[in-house]
Amino acid sequence: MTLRLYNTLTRQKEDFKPLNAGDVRMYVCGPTVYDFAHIGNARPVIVFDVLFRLLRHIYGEAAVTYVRNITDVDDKINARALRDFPELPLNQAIRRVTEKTANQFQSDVKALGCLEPTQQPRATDFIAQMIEMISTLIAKGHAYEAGGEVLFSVTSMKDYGQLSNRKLEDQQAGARVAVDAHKHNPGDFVLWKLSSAEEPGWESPWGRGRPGWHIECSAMSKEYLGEVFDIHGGGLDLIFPHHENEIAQSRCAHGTSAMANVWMHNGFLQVEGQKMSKSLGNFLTIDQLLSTKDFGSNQWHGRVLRLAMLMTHYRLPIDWTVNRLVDVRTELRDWITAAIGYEADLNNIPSELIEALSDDLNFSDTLGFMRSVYRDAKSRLNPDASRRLATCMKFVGIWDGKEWEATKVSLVSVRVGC
RNA sequence: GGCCUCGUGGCGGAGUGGUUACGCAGAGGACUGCAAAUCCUUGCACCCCAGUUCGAUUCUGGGCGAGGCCUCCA
Repeated sequence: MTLRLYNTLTRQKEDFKPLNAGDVRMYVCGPTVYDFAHIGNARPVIVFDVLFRLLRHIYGEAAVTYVRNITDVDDKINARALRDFPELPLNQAIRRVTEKTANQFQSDVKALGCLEPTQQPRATDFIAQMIEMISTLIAKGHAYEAGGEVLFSVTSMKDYGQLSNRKLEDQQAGARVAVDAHKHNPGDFVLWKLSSAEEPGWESPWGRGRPGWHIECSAMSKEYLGEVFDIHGGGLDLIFPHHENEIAQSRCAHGTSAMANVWMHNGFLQVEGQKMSKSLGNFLTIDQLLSTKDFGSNQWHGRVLRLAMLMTHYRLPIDWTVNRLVDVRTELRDWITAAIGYEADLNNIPSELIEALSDDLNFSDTLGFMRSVYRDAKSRLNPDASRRLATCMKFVGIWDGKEWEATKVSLVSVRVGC
Protein backbone atom coordinates (compact mmCIF):
# COMPACT_ATOMS: atom_id res chain seq x y z
CA MET A 1 0.00 0.00 0.00
CA THR A 2 1.44 3.32 -1.06
CA LEU A 3 0.57 6.78 0.07
CA ARG A 4 -0.36 8.95 -2.88
CA LEU A 5 -0.54 12.73 -2.61
CA TYR A 6 -1.48 15.43 -5.06
CA ASN A 7 1.50 17.69 -5.60
CA THR A 8 0.78 21.27 -6.64
CA LEU A 9 4.30 21.47 -8.04
CA THR A 10 3.64 18.76 -10.65
CA ARG A 11 -0.15 19.03 -10.73
CA GLN A 12 -0.69 15.34 -10.31
CA LYS A 13 -1.01 12.62 -7.75
CA GLU A 14 2.31 11.01 -6.95
CA ASP A 15 3.56 8.15 -4.85
CA PHE A 16 4.93 9.65 -1.68
CA LYS A 17 8.54 8.79 -1.06
CA PRO A 18 10.00 10.47 2.01
CA LEU A 19 13.60 11.59 1.84
CA ASN A 20 14.16 9.45 4.90
CA ALA A 21 11.47 7.05 6.07
CA GLY A 22 12.84 7.29 9.57
CA ASP A 23 12.46 11.07 9.60
CA VAL A 24 9.41 12.32 7.73
CA ARG A 25 9.08 16.10 7.81
CA MET A 26 6.07 18.34 7.17
CA TYR A 27 5.57 22.09 7.47
CA VAL A 28 2.21 23.83 7.39
CA CYS A 29 1.64 27.57 7.47
CA GLY A 30 -0.14 28.51 10.67
CA PRO A 31 -2.12 31.55 11.76
CA THR A 32 -1.14 35.17 12.00
CA VAL A 33 -2.32 35.92 15.51
CA TYR A 34 -4.17 39.19 15.37
CA ASP A 35 -7.79 38.06 15.61
CA PHE A 36 -10.05 35.04 16.18
CA ALA A 37 -9.43 32.24 13.70
CA HIS A 38 -12.32 31.85 11.29
CA ILE A 39 -13.81 28.61 10.09
CA GLY A 40 -11.80 28.82 6.88
CA ASN A 41 -8.61 28.81 8.92
CA ALA A 42 -9.76 25.56 10.47
CA ARG A 43 -9.62 23.68 7.20
CA PRO A 44 -5.86 23.33 6.73
CA VAL A 45 -5.49 22.67 10.43
CA ILE A 46 -7.89 19.73 10.24
CA VAL A 47 -6.79 18.41 6.87
CA PHE A 48 -3.12 18.33 7.78
CA ASP A 49 -3.92 16.92 11.17
CA VAL A 50 -5.43 13.91 9.42
CA LEU A 51 -2.37 13.66 7.22
CA PHE A 52 -0.17 13.88 10.31
CA ARG A 53 -2.08 10.98 11.86
CA LEU A 54 -1.77 8.96 8.70
CA LEU A 55 1.96 9.60 8.39
CA ARG A 56 2.47 8.59 12.01
CA HIS A 57 0.55 5.41 11.38
CA ILE A 58 2.61 4.54 8.32
CA TYR A 59 6.07 5.60 9.45
CA GLY A 60 5.74 5.45 13.20
CA GLU A 61 5.03 8.21 15.67
CA ALA A 62 8.65 8.98 16.40
CA ALA A 63 9.50 9.24 12.72
CA VAL A 64 7.22 12.16 11.87
CA THR A 65 7.91 15.82 12.55
CA TYR A 66 5.10 18.25 11.92
CA VAL A 67 5.82 21.96 12.24
CA ARG A 68 3.08 24.58 12.23
CA ASN A 69 4.25 28.12 12.81
CA ILE A 70 2.64 31.02 14.62
CA THR A 71 3.17 34.36 12.96
CA ASP A 72 3.39 36.90 15.73
CA VAL A 73 5.00 39.75 13.87
CA ASP A 74 2.89 41.49 11.29
CA ASP A 75 1.63 44.98 10.59
CA LYS A 76 -1.94 43.83 11.17
CA ILE A 77 -0.93 42.81 14.67
CA ASN A 78 0.55 46.23 15.26
CA ALA A 79 -2.62 47.91 14.09
CA ARG A 80 -4.70 45.71 16.36
CA ALA A 81 -2.45 46.42 19.32
CA LEU A 82 -2.78 50.16 18.84
CA ARG A 83 -6.54 49.87 18.58
CA ASP A 84 -7.13 47.54 21.53
CA PHE A 85 -4.49 48.69 24.00
CA PRO A 86 -3.76 52.33 23.23
CA GLU A 87 -2.74 52.95 26.84
CA LEU A 88 0.11 50.41 26.79
CA PRO A 89 3.57 50.72 25.29
CA LEU A 90 3.44 49.13 21.83
CA ASN A 91 5.62 46.16 22.73
CA GLN A 92 3.38 45.20 25.60
CA ALA A 93 0.26 45.83 23.61
CA ILE A 94 1.54 43.58 20.86
CA ARG A 95 2.33 40.85 23.32
CA ARG A 96 -1.17 41.09 24.75
CA VAL A 97 -2.69 40.69 21.32
CA THR A 98 -0.51 37.80 20.24
CA GLU A 99 -0.76 35.91 23.53
CA LYS A 100 -4.48 36.21 23.70
CA THR A 101 -5.01 35.28 20.09
CA ALA A 102 -2.55 32.41 20.13
CA ASN A 103 -4.21 30.93 23.22
CA GLN A 104 -7.60 31.24 21.63
CA PHE A 105 -6.29 29.51 18.54
CA GLN A 106 -4.89 26.62 20.56
CA SER A 107 -8.14 26.03 22.37
CA ASP A 108 -10.15 26.27 19.13
CA VAL A 109 -7.94 23.74 17.44
CA LYS A 110 -8.08 21.40 20.39
CA ALA A 111 -11.86 21.47 20.30
CA LEU A 112 -11.64 20.44 16.66
CA GLY A 113 -9.89 17.25 17.71
CA CYS A 114 -6.44 18.13 16.38
CA LEU A 115 -3.23 16.73 17.76
CA GLU A 116 -0.52 19.14 18.71
CA PRO A 117 2.11 19.54 16.02
CA THR A 118 5.59 18.44 16.98
CA GLN A 119 6.72 22.07 16.96
CA GLN A 120 4.87 25.37 16.93
CA PRO A 121 7.57 27.99 16.53
CA ARG A 122 6.84 31.68 16.87
CA ALA A 123 8.33 33.99 14.32
CA THR A 124 9.70 36.44 16.89
CA ASP A 125 11.90 33.70 18.35
CA PHE A 126 13.70 33.30 15.05
CA ILE A 127 14.60 36.82 14.04
CA ALA A 128 18.32 36.02 14.22
CA GLN A 129 17.91 33.12 11.80
CA MET A 130 15.95 35.33 9.42
CA ILE A 131 18.65 37.99 9.50
CA GLU A 132 21.25 35.35 8.80
CA MET A 133 19.31 34.02 5.84
CA ILE A 134 18.79 37.50 4.43
CA SER A 135 22.52 38.19 4.74
CA THR A 136 23.23 35.03 2.82
CA LEU A 137 20.81 36.04 0.08
CA ILE A 138 22.49 39.43 -0.24
CA ALA A 139 25.92 37.84 -0.32
CA LYS A 140 24.83 35.49 -3.09
CA GLY A 141 23.37 38.31 -5.15
CA HIS A 142 19.73 37.37 -4.69
CA ALA A 143 18.76 40.38 -2.60
CA TYR A 144 19.48 44.09 -2.44
CA GLU A 145 18.87 47.10 -0.25
CA ALA A 146 16.72 49.90 -1.56
CA GLY A 147 14.39 52.50 -0.16
CA GLY A 148 14.69 51.38 3.45
CA GLU A 149 14.02 47.75 2.60
CA VAL A 150 15.87 44.62 1.72
CA LEU A 151 14.26 43.08 -1.33
CA PHE A 152 14.51 39.70 -2.97
CA SER A 153 15.35 39.96 -6.64
CA VAL A 154 13.09 37.59 -8.53
CA THR A 155 15.07 37.90 -11.73
CA SER A 156 18.09 36.49 -9.93
CA MET A 157 16.39 33.09 -9.90
CA LYS A 158 16.13 31.44 -13.26
CA ASP A 159 13.03 29.34 -12.53
CA TYR A 160 11.09 31.67 -10.27
CA GLY A 161 7.37 30.99 -10.58
CA GLN A 162 7.49 27.22 -10.85
CA LEU A 163 4.94 26.45 -8.16
CA SER A 164 2.29 28.88 -9.31
CA ASN A 165 3.13 28.41 -12.99
CA ARG A 166 3.53 32.10 -13.48
CA LYS A 167 5.84 33.94 -15.76
CA LEU A 168 7.10 37.28 -14.60
CA GLU A 169 6.20 38.89 -17.94
CA ASP A 170 2.59 37.79 -17.58
CA GLN A 171 2.03 39.51 -14.30
CA GLN A 172 -0.01 42.64 -14.37
CA ALA A 173 2.30 44.72 -12.33
CA GLY A 174 0.47 46.86 -9.85
CA ALA A 175 -2.83 45.12 -10.50
CA ARG A 176 -3.65 45.37 -6.85
CA VAL A 177 -0.89 47.36 -5.26
CA ALA A 178 1.11 50.25 -6.56
CA VAL A 179 4.65 49.28 -7.48
CA ASP A 180 7.30 50.86 -5.32
CA ALA A 181 9.63 52.90 -7.41
CA HIS A 182 12.73 51.48 -5.78
CA LYS A 183 12.04 47.89 -6.82
CA HIS A 184 14.27 46.60 -9.59
CA ASN A 185 11.39 44.40 -10.72
CA PRO A 186 7.73 44.72 -9.76
CA GLY A 187 7.81 41.13 -8.55
CA ASP A 188 10.55 41.74 -6.01
CA PHE A 189 9.34 41.23 -2.48
CA VAL A 190 10.34 42.43 0.97
CA LEU A 191 12.71 40.46 3.16
CA TRP A 192 13.31 43.18 5.73
CA LYS A 193 11.84 46.59 6.24
CA LEU A 194 13.00 49.38 8.50
CA SER A 195 10.83 50.39 11.42
CA SER A 196 10.08 53.84 12.66
CA ALA A 197 10.82 54.58 16.30
CA GLU A 198 7.24 53.68 17.26
CA GLU A 199 7.08 50.47 15.28
CA PRO A 200 8.40 47.20 16.67
CA GLY A 201 11.83 46.35 15.40
CA TRP A 202 15.02 44.40 15.84
CA GLU A 203 18.57 45.49 15.21
CA SER A 204 20.03 44.24 11.95
CA PRO A 205 22.91 44.98 9.58
CA TRP A 206 20.44 47.14 7.63
CA GLY A 207 19.14 49.05 10.62
CA ARG A 208 16.39 48.53 13.12
CA GLY A 209 13.49 46.84 11.39
CA ARG A 210 11.24 43.83 11.03
CA PRO A 211 11.03 40.84 8.71
CA GLY A 212 8.84 40.52 5.66
CA TRP A 213 6.15 37.89 5.72
CA HIS A 214 7.73 35.16 3.65
CA ILE A 215 11.13 34.93 5.27
CA GLU A 216 9.89 33.59 8.57
CA CYS A 217 8.60 30.34 7.13
CA SER A 218 11.86 29.80 5.30
CA ALA A 219 13.84 30.42 8.47
CA MET A 220 11.69 28.29 10.75
CA SER A 221 11.35 25.35 8.40
CA LYS A 222 15.11 25.33 7.94
CA GLU A 223 15.58 25.39 11.70
CA TYR A 224 13.35 22.40 12.40
CA LEU A 225 13.20 20.45 9.16
CA GLY A 226 16.39 21.25 7.32
CA GLU A 227 17.10 22.75 3.92
CA VAL A 228 14.97 20.23 2.04
CA PHE A 229 12.03 18.39 3.53
CA ASP A 230 9.07 16.27 2.47
CA ILE A 231 5.76 18.08 2.62
CA HIS A 232 4.75 21.71 2.75
CA GLY A 233 1.09 22.56 3.13
CA GLY A 234 -1.28 25.48 3.39
CA GLY A 235 -4.32 27.12 1.84
CA LEU A 236 -4.74 27.52 -1.88
CA ASP A 237 -4.25 31.25 -1.69
CA LEU A 238 -0.77 30.84 -0.32
CA ILE A 239 0.55 29.31 -3.54
CA PHE A 240 1.26 32.78 -4.75
CA PRO A 241 3.01 34.75 -3.55
CA HIS A 242 3.77 33.21 -0.18
CA HIS A 243 4.91 29.72 -1.08
CA GLU A 244 6.48 30.79 -4.33
CA ASN A 245 8.57 33.25 -2.38
CA GLU A 246 9.45 30.80 0.35
CA ILE A 247 10.79 28.51 -2.33
CA ALA A 248 12.79 31.33 -3.85
CA GLN A 249 14.32 32.33 -0.52
CA SER A 250 15.13 28.85 0.69
CA ARG A 251 16.48 27.47 -2.55
CA CYS A 252 18.59 30.52 -3.28
CA ALA A 253 19.94 30.74 0.26
CA HIS A 254 20.79 27.06 0.45
CA GLY A 255 21.65 26.39 -3.15
CA THR A 256 19.20 23.51 -3.34
CA SER A 257 16.93 22.48 -6.19
CA ALA A 258 13.89 22.11 -3.96
CA MET A 259 12.58 23.37 -0.65
CA ALA A 260 9.97 20.69 -0.14
CA ASN A 261 9.24 17.79 -2.45
CA VAL A 262 5.48 17.77 -2.11
CA TRP A 263 3.34 20.91 -1.95
CA MET A 264 -0.23 20.46 -0.83
CA HIS A 265 -3.01 23.04 -0.80
CA ASN A 266 -6.50 22.93 0.59
CA GLY A 267 -9.50 24.59 -1.06
CA PHE A 268 -11.54 27.43 0.33
CA LEU A 269 -14.94 27.49 1.84
CA GLN A 270 -17.95 29.64 1.32
CA VAL A 271 -20.75 30.28 3.77
CA GLU A 272 -24.28 29.60 2.51
CA GLY A 273 -23.09 30.01 -1.05
CA GLN A 274 -21.33 33.28 -0.48
CA LYS A 275 -17.80 34.33 0.00
CA MET A 276 -17.13 34.80 3.69
CA SER A 277 -16.48 38.41 4.54
CA LYS A 278 -17.06 40.81 7.31
CA SER A 279 -18.99 43.18 5.12
CA LEU A 280 -21.51 40.48 4.14
CA GLY A 281 -21.99 39.69 7.81
CA ASN A 282 -21.38 35.98 7.30
CA PHE A 283 -17.94 35.90 8.84
CA LEU A 284 -17.77 32.88 11.15
CA THR A 285 -15.10 32.30 13.73
CA ILE A 286 -14.40 28.87 15.14
CA ASP A 287 -15.13 30.14 18.61
CA GLN A 288 -18.47 31.51 17.47
CA LEU A 289 -19.58 28.16 16.08
CA LEU A 290 -18.43 26.36 19.21
CA SER A 291 -19.82 28.67 21.83
CA THR A 292 -22.60 30.84 20.45
CA LYS A 293 -25.83 30.19 18.62
CA ASP A 294 -25.05 32.54 15.78
CA PHE A 295 -25.14 29.92 13.04
CA GLY A 296 -28.38 28.03 12.66
CA SER A 297 -29.43 28.87 16.23
CA ASN A 298 -27.17 26.10 17.45
CA GLN A 299 -23.89 25.59 19.15
CA TRP A 300 -21.83 23.07 17.26
CA HIS A 301 -19.62 20.45 18.79
CA GLY A 302 -16.03 20.63 17.58
CA ARG A 303 -16.20 17.10 16.25
CA VAL A 304 -19.22 17.98 14.13
CA LEU A 305 -17.26 20.85 12.64
CA ARG A 306 -14.38 18.48 12.02
CA LEU A 307 -16.47 15.85 10.28
CA ALA A 308 -18.28 18.52 8.29
CA MET A 309 -14.87 19.70 7.11
CA LEU A 310 -13.76 16.20 6.17
CA MET A 311 -16.96 15.42 4.27
CA THR A 312 -15.57 17.09 1.17
CA HIS A 313 -12.25 16.32 -0.46
CA TYR A 314 -9.65 18.74 0.81
CA ARG A 315 -8.87 20.28 -2.57
CA LEU A 316 -12.47 21.07 -3.47
CA PRO A 317 -14.43 24.08 -2.26
CA ILE A 318 -16.87 23.59 0.61
CA ASP A 319 -20.14 25.39 0.97
CA TRP A 320 -20.49 25.74 4.71
CA THR A 321 -24.19 25.61 5.51
CA VAL A 322 -26.40 24.99 8.51
CA ASN A 323 -27.94 22.12 6.60
CA ARG A 324 -24.56 20.49 6.26
CA LEU A 325 -23.88 20.70 9.97
CA VAL A 326 -27.29 19.30 10.84
CA ASP A 327 -26.74 16.30 8.56
CA VAL A 328 -23.30 15.68 9.94
CA ARG A 329 -24.49 15.90 13.49
CA THR A 330 -27.15 13.28 12.81
CA GLU A 331 -24.69 10.90 11.25
CA LEU A 332 -22.07 11.40 13.91
CA ARG A 333 -24.63 10.83 16.62
CA ASP A 334 -25.69 7.56 14.99
CA TRP A 335 -22.11 6.38 14.75
CA ILE A 336 -21.34 7.24 18.32
CA THR A 337 -24.49 5.53 19.49
CA ALA A 338 -23.33 2.36 17.76
CA ALA A 339 -19.79 2.60 19.07
CA ILE A 340 -20.29 3.78 22.59
CA GLY A 341 -18.93 1.49 25.25
CA TYR A 342 -16.34 -0.01 22.91
CA GLU A 343 -12.65 0.72 23.18
CA ALA A 344 -10.89 1.99 20.11
CA ASP A 345 -7.91 -0.17 19.27
CA LEU A 346 -5.36 1.95 17.45
CA ASN A 347 -3.07 -1.03 17.08
CA ASN A 348 -5.67 -2.61 14.90
CA ILE A 349 -6.82 -0.05 12.38
CA PRO A 350 -8.83 -1.50 9.48
CA SER A 351 -6.69 -1.58 6.37
CA GLU A 352 -9.60 -0.26 4.29
CA LEU A 353 -9.49 2.95 6.28
CA ILE A 354 -5.78 3.40 5.73
CA GLU A 355 -6.10 2.59 2.05
CA ALA A 356 -8.85 5.15 1.53
CA LEU A 357 -6.89 7.86 3.31
CA SER A 358 -3.72 6.93 1.49
CA ASP A 359 -5.32 7.89 -1.81
CA ASP A 360 -4.64 11.60 -1.43
CA LEU A 361 -6.78 11.74 1.71
CA ASN A 362 -9.84 10.41 -0.04
CA PHE A 363 -12.36 11.25 2.63
CA SER A 364 -15.29 10.06 0.57
CA ASP A 365 -14.00 6.53 0.45
CA THR A 366 -13.04 6.84 4.07
CA LEU A 367 -16.57 7.82 5.06
CA GLY A 368 -17.99 5.18 2.74
CA PHE A 369 -16.02 2.54 4.57
CA MET A 370 -17.04 3.88 7.96
CA ARG A 371 -20.66 3.80 6.89
CA SER A 372 -20.37 0.16 5.97
CA VAL A 373 -18.83 -0.56 9.37
CA TYR A 374 -21.63 1.39 10.98
CA ARG A 375 -24.22 -0.68 9.14
CA ASP A 376 -22.65 -3.84 10.51
CA ALA A 377 -22.48 -2.35 13.94
CA LYS A 378 -26.09 -1.33 14.18
CA SER A 379 -27.99 -3.97 12.26
CA ARG A 380 -26.92 -6.82 14.51
CA LEU A 381 -25.26 -7.36 17.77
CA ASN A 382 -21.75 -7.09 16.43
CA PRO A 383 -19.16 -6.07 19.01
CA ASP A 384 -16.38 -6.40 16.48
CA ALA A 385 -17.99 -3.91 14.12
CA SER A 386 -18.68 -1.53 16.98
CA ARG A 387 -15.09 -1.76 18.05
CA ARG A 388 -13.88 -1.13 14.51
CA LEU A 389 -16.18 1.85 14.23
CA ALA A 390 -14.82 3.26 17.47
CA THR A 391 -11.31 2.71 16.16
CA CYS A 392 -11.98 4.46 12.86
CA MET A 393 -13.60 7.42 14.55
CA LYS A 394 -10.79 7.79 17.00
CA PHE A 395 -8.18 7.51 14.28
CA VAL A 396 -9.64 10.29 12.15
CA GLY A 397 -10.23 12.35 15.28
CA ILE A 398 -14.01 12.68 15.23
CA TRP A 399 -14.59 10.94 18.53
CA ASP A 400 -12.67 10.71 21.78
CA GLY A 401 -14.53 7.69 23.14
CA LYS A 402 -16.65 9.67 25.51
CA GLU A 403 -20.37 9.93 25.71
CA TRP A 404 -21.71 12.83 23.76
CA GLU A 405 -24.53 15.15 24.67
CA ALA A 406 -26.41 14.56 21.48
CA THR A 407 -26.39 10.78 21.95
CA LYS A 408 -27.88 10.85 25.40
CA VAL A 409 -31.43 11.35 24.26
CA SER A 410 -31.37 8.46 21.85
CA LEU A 411 -29.58 6.19 24.30
CA VAL A 412 -32.19 6.85 26.92
CA SER A 413 -34.99 5.99 24.56
CA VAL A 414 -33.25 2.79 23.54
CA ARG A 415 -33.03 1.75 27.17
CA VAL A 416 -36.66 2.60 27.79
CA GLY A 417 -37.64 0.70 24.68
CA CYS A 418 -35.84 -2.38 25.92
C1' G B 1 -5.41 40.37 -19.64
C1' G B 2 -2.49 35.82 -17.49
C1' C B 3 -2.74 31.33 -14.47
C1' C B 4 -5.68 27.49 -11.78
C1' U B 5 -9.94 24.74 -9.95
C1' C B 6 -14.93 23.13 -10.35
C1' G B 7 -20.17 22.25 -12.49
C1' U B 8 -23.99 14.83 -10.78
C1' G B 9 -30.95 14.01 -7.63
C1' G B 10 -33.99 18.58 -2.17
C1' C B 11 -28.86 18.54 0.30
C1' G B 12 -23.91 16.06 0.80
C1' G B 13 -21.05 13.04 -2.22
C1' A B 14 -18.76 8.58 -5.34
C1' G B 15 -18.20 6.42 -9.97
C1' U B 16 -18.34 4.61 -15.05
C1' G B 17 -17.80 4.55 -22.84
C1' G B 18 -23.44 0.79 -22.59
C1' U B 19 -27.81 -2.15 -15.81
C1' U B 20 -25.80 5.51 -12.56
C1' A B 21 -22.72 3.98 -5.35
C1' C B 22 -23.62 5.58 -0.64
C1' G B 23 -25.41 9.08 3.49
C1' C B 24 -29.11 12.71 5.10
C1' A B 25 -33.85 14.52 4.19
C1' G B 26 -38.83 12.89 1.60
C1' A B 27 -42.75 9.07 0.60
C1' G B 28 -45.03 4.16 1.73
C1' G B 29 -45.06 -0.09 4.91
C1' A B 30 -43.80 -3.57 9.26
C1' C B 31 -43.39 -3.48 14.45
C1' U B 32 -45.45 -0.50 18.53
C1' G B 33 -50.93 1.13 23.56
C1' C B 34 -48.75 6.25 21.60
C1' A B 35 -43.95 7.93 20.59
C1' A B 36 -38.83 6.78 20.03
C1' A B 37 -35.60 3.17 18.14
C1' U B 38 -35.21 -0.67 14.50
C1' C B 39 -36.29 -3.13 9.83
C1' C B 40 -38.33 -3.36 4.65
C1' U B 41 -39.77 -0.80 0.15
C1' U B 42 -39.56 3.54 -2.76
C1' G B 43 -39.58 8.45 -5.93
C1' C B 44 -35.82 12.00 -7.59
C1' A B 45 -29.81 13.89 -11.20
C1' C B 46 -25.23 13.57 -14.48
C1' C B 47 -24.94 22.74 -16.94
C1' C B 48 -25.64 23.68 -22.54
C1' C B 49 -24.18 22.81 -27.72
C1' A B 50 -21.36 20.29 -31.28
C1' G B 51 -17.84 16.25 -32.46
C1' U B 52 -15.79 11.10 -31.94
C1' U B 53 -18.62 6.48 -31.22
C1' C B 54 -23.11 1.27 -32.52
C1' G B 55 -23.69 4.02 -27.85
C1' A B 56 -21.37 9.51 -23.64
C1' U B 57 -22.92 11.61 -17.62
C1' U B 58 -18.06 9.51 -18.54
C1' C B 59 -13.44 11.24 -24.31
C1' U B 60 -12.51 15.98 -27.56
C1' G B 61 -13.77 21.10 -28.79
C1' G B 62 -16.70 25.39 -27.85
C1' G B 63 -20.05 27.87 -24.77
C1' C B 64 -22.39 29.22 -20.13
C1' G B 65 -21.99 29.35 -14.87
C1' A B 66 -19.32 29.29 -10.02
C1' G B 67 -14.80 30.01 -7.24
C1' G B 68 -9.53 31.20 -6.40
C1' C B 69 -4.66 33.69 -7.34
C1' C B 70 -1.93 37.75 -9.99
C1' U B 71 2.56 41.08 -3.40
C1' C B 72 1.44 39.78 2.90
C1' C B 73 -5.68 36.67 2.41
C1' A B 74 -6.60 29.55 4.89
